[in-house]
Formats: sequence, structure tokens, C-alpha cells
Amino acid sequence: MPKKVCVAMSGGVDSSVAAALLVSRGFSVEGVTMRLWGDADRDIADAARVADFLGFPHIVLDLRPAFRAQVVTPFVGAYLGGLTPNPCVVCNREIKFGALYTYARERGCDFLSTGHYARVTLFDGAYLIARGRYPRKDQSYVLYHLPPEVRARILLPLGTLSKPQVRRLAREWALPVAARPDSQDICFIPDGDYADFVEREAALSVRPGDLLDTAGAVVGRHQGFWRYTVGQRRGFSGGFPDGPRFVLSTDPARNTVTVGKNDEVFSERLTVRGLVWATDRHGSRLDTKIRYSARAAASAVTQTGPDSAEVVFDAPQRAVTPGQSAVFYDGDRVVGGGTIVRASV
RNA sequence: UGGGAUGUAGCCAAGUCGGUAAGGCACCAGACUUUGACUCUGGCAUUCCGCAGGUUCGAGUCCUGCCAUCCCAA
Repeated sequence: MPKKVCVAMSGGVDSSVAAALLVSRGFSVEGVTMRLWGDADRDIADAARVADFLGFPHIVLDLRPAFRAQVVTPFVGAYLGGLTPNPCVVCNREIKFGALYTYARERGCDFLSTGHYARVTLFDGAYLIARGRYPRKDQSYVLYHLPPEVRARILLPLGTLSKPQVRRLAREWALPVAARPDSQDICFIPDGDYADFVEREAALSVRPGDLLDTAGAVVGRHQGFWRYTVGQRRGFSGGFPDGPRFVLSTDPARNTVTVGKNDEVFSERLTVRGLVWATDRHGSRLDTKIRYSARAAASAVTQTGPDSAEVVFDAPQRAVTPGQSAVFYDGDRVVGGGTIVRASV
């Protein structure tokens, strides 16, 4: 009796290849496409074509209310609170490996599978998320918070493949979506203008405020604190004759943005909340990754409370940003992480 | 209306002995990217260098006048 696996299919190349891989490995596959936001008919149709092509059933799961409540609303709220959220992290936790996982289990699936470029490895009796084999595309960062029962029941077929390999497989197998371009940007903001999105959702308009230097002197104007994130260079009126300035911090209460030169945007330590550990088997010397596209950096991690920890880097990191996730790696294994609430020199 | 200085793209700014407008910031486009950023590449003064004349084959670069701004002296 083959194991039954539910595959999350976005209609894109990655999840389609993941599904094909599972079919080739003898699993009993069922495709599910989540309807999350906006017009998804094209994606749903593409996923259905792939399922049909590969010969397994496909269903659509409408999770729009949950997506709005658990991803979009918090996303807007975070920006208005002066933070820089990572909606993909939240979506993976609450939707893909939350609501969808629950649904898959209820349908009797043994596993849930996605097209993430990450692996699951058995370590000391526990299933842990590990980096994808090909670091360029590694997505383990966005899965750091999966609970143990979920980690034990997910399959990530793309974890040992590179993007070019996946595309090649899609072409070899003549999948109907082989030529689709990669998705990018925030899925619920197709035009990529997140600031405009936040303003529409929150019924705000541009709210100019003072641009400050580290001494507190007004050095320019900005268009509303939510349009800026730590390390950002663009968006200040006029510019500075002696070189660019980068955001050091924002203050939602006063609607101010503090800027400085590039060498001022490095931090040696940070504090996380919402701390989770994937295993107790880890030391304090861990590599910490402070954003999706950052390289994990050597650090010392110390738990300071039930859900908080302090991270001290061997070398200062650029643009440590409150709201982003800090993920702890022991080699290739994801051992924990949390949300950055503060950075300090 | 005594003296001195300056006036080059939105901003800062280089422009030698006159030879056919560096660079930086900002901005725009593209690349990168399942978050926001960063980064990278390209574009960005085709009768134009405060204005008006003049000299010259040719002037931002020399000459004359004017205008504007700043500083000192008042």
C-alpha cells in the first residue's frame, strides 16, 4: 500500500516537479492548490493541468480568510508598528504547514510535500530541517519554526536539487508549466509596491516626517516611516553631497527615520523573541542568519528567557532588522530561531 | 554702487596652456530575489556651463558689459 502524500501545488515549476518526483517514487499523490489572495485562476488551472498530466487528483482549498487574518493583517500591522515583517515565514507557519497541513492530515495523507529547496534530516532521533544541497537556492530559513510533528511528516523532494536541475527535469518530463517564469516579490502584492499596499490596507496617505542623523539633527524629509527599513538607501529627498545615507532605525510614534553612513548600519548583537528550538542538542556556538538572503554568520547564542535569546556575532552584521527572523544553524541543520526585536552595537 | 569671492544638471562638484562638459548624491530602467532591503549593470547637461555681446577655425575655459548671491568694511 503506497503512502499517500498531499502536494501543495502553486502552479509553478518547483511544486510541479516536486509532485512529479513523488509520483516517480511510487507515492499516492494528491495535489492541492490553495486559494489565498486575489485572482488565482491561472495558477489553479496550471496546477490542475499538471495533476492531470501526471495522473493524480487535484483539489482547490480556499484559505483566503485565514490568509488575510494570519498573514496579510499582521503584515500591515507590523509595518505600522515600525517593523519589517517577513510574510513568507508567517505564511509557511500558519498556512502551508498550518492550515494546509491540518487539512492534509484530515484527508488521510501520510505526508505533506512542498517545492521548498530544503531538506529534512534525521538527527539524534528527531527530524530537523536542513539547508538545501545547493546553497544558492536554500529556503530552510523560512521553515525554521516548524513543530516536530510537522517536520516528521513532510517531504521536500527538491532539497537535493538545484534550480537548473529542476527546470531541466520539468522540460524532460514535458510538464505543462515547464516554461513558467519564477515567481517573485510578495505573492499578495503583484506589483511589488508594498508601501502602496500598506497605505491602501490601512487607509493611510503619505505622511512626511523628519529625517534625523544620529545626533538627532534634522537632515531631510521622508515620506512616512513605514516606507523605510533598516539598511535602506533610497527614498530620501534630495540626497547627501558626501555620499549615500542608510536607514539606521525608524520611530513610528514620532514618525522619524534616523539615517547614517554605511559603516553605522552594522550591529554586533541582537535580541530575539518568539524563540523556538528544533532540538535541545545544540551548543551555543551557532551560525545565525538574519534575513532570507543573508549568509549565516558565526555567533554565540544565549537563551535569556522562556522565549528570548541574545545573539552576539563574531563580526558585526549589516542591517540587523527588527521584524525579520534570526535562524540558528548548526552546520546544515536548522536548530532554532526567533524574531528579531532589537539590534545593538 | 569701498573691498573681496562665487555663479557648471534637483543637490555637491571637477574642468589644466581655449579644442569640443569628470565624479558623487538623488532619480529612472533592468538584473538579482518565494519578504522588505542591500548589491550589480545601464540611463541621466545632443545649439550646453548666470545673462548679453566680443576675440577665435574653435570658448565653460580669453575680453567687455550686465544680473544674482555670499563675505568683509559700514
